[in-house]
Amino acid sequence: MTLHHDSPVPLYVQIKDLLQQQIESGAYAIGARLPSERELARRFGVSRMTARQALQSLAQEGLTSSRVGKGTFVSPPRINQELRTLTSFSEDMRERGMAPSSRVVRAEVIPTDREIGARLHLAPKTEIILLSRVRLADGQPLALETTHIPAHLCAGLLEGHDFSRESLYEVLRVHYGWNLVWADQMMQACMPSAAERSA
Amino acid sequence: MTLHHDSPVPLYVQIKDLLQQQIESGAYAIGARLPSERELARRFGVSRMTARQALQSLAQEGLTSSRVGKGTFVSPPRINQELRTLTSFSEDMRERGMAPSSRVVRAEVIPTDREIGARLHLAPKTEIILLSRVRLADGQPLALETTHIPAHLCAGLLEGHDFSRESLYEVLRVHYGWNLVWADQMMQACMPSAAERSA
DNA sequence: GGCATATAGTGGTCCATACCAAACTGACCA
DNA sequence: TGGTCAGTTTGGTATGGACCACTATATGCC
Repeated sequence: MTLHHDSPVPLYVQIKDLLQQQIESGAYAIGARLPSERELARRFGVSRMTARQALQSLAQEGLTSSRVGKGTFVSPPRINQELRTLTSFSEDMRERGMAPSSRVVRAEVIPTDREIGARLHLAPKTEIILLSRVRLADGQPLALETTHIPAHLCAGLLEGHDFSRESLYEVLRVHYGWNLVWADQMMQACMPSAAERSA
Repeated sequence: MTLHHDSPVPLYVQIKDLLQQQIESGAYAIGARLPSERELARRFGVSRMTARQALQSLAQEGLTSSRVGKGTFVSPPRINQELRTLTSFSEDMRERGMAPSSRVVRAEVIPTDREIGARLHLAPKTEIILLSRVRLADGQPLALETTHIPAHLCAGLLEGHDFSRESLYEVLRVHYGWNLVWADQMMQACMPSAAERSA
């Protein structure tokens, strides 16, 4: 819980890494409130600006968000707007009575980059499944959907499934026991809390 | 050149907006050095931390980059890695002797969002052309390529062209007089310097 | 009970100051 | 000429203090 003042790693980075690690481990659940800037400063024996810098770098990576008068809270791991706008595309399509289909553009297991890893609250280099599909309505390509899923949560997902025909969420539900309502909630379901993991 | 201390807009935002405006107008060319933190602080009569915060927010949007001992410099307007990785896809494809083709997913004129606008050094809400295509090799979809071009630089681009058959860069070269070598340089060519604009 | 008021806590902004390492400048000397 | 060494400038880090607007809670009054 103490910092290394003689380390070449800046103090605010040490604090940020520590908080990020606690978020990733589930010590701070989604929506939970982190210690306030002043509390962190007191706890680590640094100035408020240093503690603030740590929280700011977390917020910059999308891990947290802050509100004046309330505090800093762990953000739900949301994938970029891309996915969200595309699920609304699917909504529109269904409402218009069009026949939805898909075309797999990319499907592979890769290590997370910093961006995606931070958004999903995963340690760097964690393997994820990348599934990228073109969405078509009545054969007309409408959008590209890119989905990132931590590999350890759905091992072997890419083998034995044709995602140009099968629904990703249907496969996850049937073969992996996930019950999902909305696509953009899937990323949260992919990141179990500490309680779920120990269960 | 003076700031409004009584404005609800924070001082560092005022300075940041002013610098951004000067970058977009070409007053600071690409690669040019911005005033140092201490110089800005002196010039605007603020503390160095405030001036620093302005420069940091610029860097955060990708407009500038800083190096210790040297200064802060205007970054070349680069589009996200997406485009770069995809052009390398095309490279790979050609080397393997595959037949490249395209399928237009999206093609429209939209106002820039904050992200893209900042990367291209454009004022907010500037209209850009969004062209999104699926790249195919021997009929196999390989990647999605999304291109953003300031609309005023290629007016009417989307009318009368079938980009599932025509090469975007070929059209830009023939119809708009641009001579491009590499795709990932196009974005720089789309952003003329002040000298080119007055010419 | 219901409502206004005081109080404390929070993030956001801003200040003045200080030290550090990297990078450049220029004077100096071999 | 060519290299060394001190001094300057630069962004990066860190301190400690201050005020603001917003939020929630507790207090007191009607």
